[in-house]
Amino acid sequence: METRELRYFVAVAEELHFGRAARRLGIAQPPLSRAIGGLERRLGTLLLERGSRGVALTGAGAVLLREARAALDAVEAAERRTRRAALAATGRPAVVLAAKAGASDELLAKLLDAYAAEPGAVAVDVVLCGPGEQARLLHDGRADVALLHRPFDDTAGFDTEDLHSEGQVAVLPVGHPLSVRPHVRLAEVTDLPDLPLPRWPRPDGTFPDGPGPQVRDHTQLTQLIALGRACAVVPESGRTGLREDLTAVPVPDAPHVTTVIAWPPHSRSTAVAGLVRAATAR
Amino acid sequence: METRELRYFVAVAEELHFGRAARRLGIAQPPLSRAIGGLERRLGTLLLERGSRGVALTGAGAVLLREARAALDAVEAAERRTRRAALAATGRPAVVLAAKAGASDELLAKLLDAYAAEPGAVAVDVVLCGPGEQARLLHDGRADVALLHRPFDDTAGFDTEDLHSEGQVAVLPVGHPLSVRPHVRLAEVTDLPDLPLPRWPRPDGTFPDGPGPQVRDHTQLTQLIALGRACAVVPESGRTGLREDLTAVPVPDAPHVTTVIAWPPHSRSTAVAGLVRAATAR
DNA sequence: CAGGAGCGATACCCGGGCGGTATCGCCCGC
DNA sequence: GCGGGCGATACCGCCCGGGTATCGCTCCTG
Repeated sequence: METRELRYFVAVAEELHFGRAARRLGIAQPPLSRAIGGLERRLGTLLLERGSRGVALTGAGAVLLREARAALDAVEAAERRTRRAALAATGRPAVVLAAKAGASDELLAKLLDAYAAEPGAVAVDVVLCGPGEQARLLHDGRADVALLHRPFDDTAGFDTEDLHSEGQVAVLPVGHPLSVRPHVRLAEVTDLPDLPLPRWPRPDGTFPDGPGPQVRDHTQLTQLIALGRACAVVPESGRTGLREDLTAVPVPDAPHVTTVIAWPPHSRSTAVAGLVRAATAR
Repeated sequence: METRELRYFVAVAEELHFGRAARRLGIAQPPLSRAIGGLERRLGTLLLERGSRGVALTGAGAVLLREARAALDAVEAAERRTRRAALAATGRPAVVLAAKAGASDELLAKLLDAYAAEPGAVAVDVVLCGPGEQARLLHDGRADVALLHRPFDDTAGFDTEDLHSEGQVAVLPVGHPLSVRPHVRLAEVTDLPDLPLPRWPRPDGTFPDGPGPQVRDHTQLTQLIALGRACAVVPESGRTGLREDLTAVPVPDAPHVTTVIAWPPHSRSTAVAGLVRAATAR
């Protein structure tokens, strides 16, 4: 199977429409139909159920969609990492670290300081990204290391090392009835009719249904809370640097959050190894 | 990058010789040279240092070799898993479980029994393989689940669940001076001049240097020990079913061995999930 | 030191396959 | 019943991947 075929299949499987997929790929529809047909013939199975109105995935098609995405990520990662290796040889070598924007700032700063103090440390390019984006960056080679947060982020498929564990707090607008309490139970904040929990985007960019407002980053979140339109439950470390018009109340029964450093298996470049060492040394 | 290019590059990087690589790929040498050249041009970097006698990998080339192998495994896995999904839809569905030959027999039997008793259990095809082979089978899609043994096997890149932990024993021929001791220290058996530790093959099939005899499987190992040509340190469970002319002596200071069940991340088919459940339920 | 062998690069040609346009066949909705 | 939407098919042209022949370079060798 060639990556071209995989790219074509993923496009059709995502669009569920040959015409749109072809447009997205920048080719005409007939070659696309033929490519998918050839793939199906060689695999000896139907991948797409052609109805008169659009198409649907078969069981085998669903499996191939999942596997093809992983394979294409791996190919992309190969290209990116090779390019970076070439760059590092003839210029300034660097590692790319992905971290969730607005989380673990303090830990991150300490980590960068500790690593920079190591002999032979290279430059660290920090990429701040939306929640849940780190895994993708690591998979497709745009990042070499990432800070993830269990149980929110999926650490499957990576090597990880635990760095820090902490409880969670509810962030509320100053003046809210609950904001004066010494602590609250999780159930009390998850279904406040006046302050619903916000909805974060899924990996594909769409939002789950629900009453809460849609948020994409930390600024939007704090702003919405300040406006009295939402509340949130976040790790303790999120209270540092909180706006004046917000308060944080501990939620003892919320699950603990563990910050971990993660890297792709078998890619212990000396730089990544150094970062991991610096992170765990403390 | 197309998988064809990756396959070509891996062939040359492994052979370090364009002619041989071309023969192995079943093509002529000139198209291979051109393909690699094109790859280098598009990546904007040299991947291979052409000396007058053969070639050598550059830094970027070494990175691409590692990444390309992973990517090709992923593509192969995509194809195999799709084929199996298609087969499962129209015939007898099955999961493939990889296990080291001659290890964890008892645990494996119990696991299979426990799973078979579950409602909706499908057939389990057990693939017994050489040590260290399981990870490869899992990576390239020939297996869906595997039993691995930490710290011997590399579990990086998989989801795992611990099943069992045990100490190790030294296996010696009956009559050996150490065989009557209640226990021995690891250092005592690792450098016996008369009974060297055997050498296991590396993933690429070659053997490390050393005094011990080369072994490829469990039968060869026991036979060599019985012949008085080697000794071995193996998990306790290896003493069950030992030949009469061999004895096992506990080695308390040897690292504990943990048997884990592993599966590729994000591939929790119901069958794999059932197996994991059956394995961890006890 | 000249000759030859080994190895990768280059030159050139051929054919298959990929992509394009035109059109068909089918099903659904009005 | 008819038109429109959608995927499949037919057919064509061109590019690119693969083949053969040959070159250029570097060692080794007698």
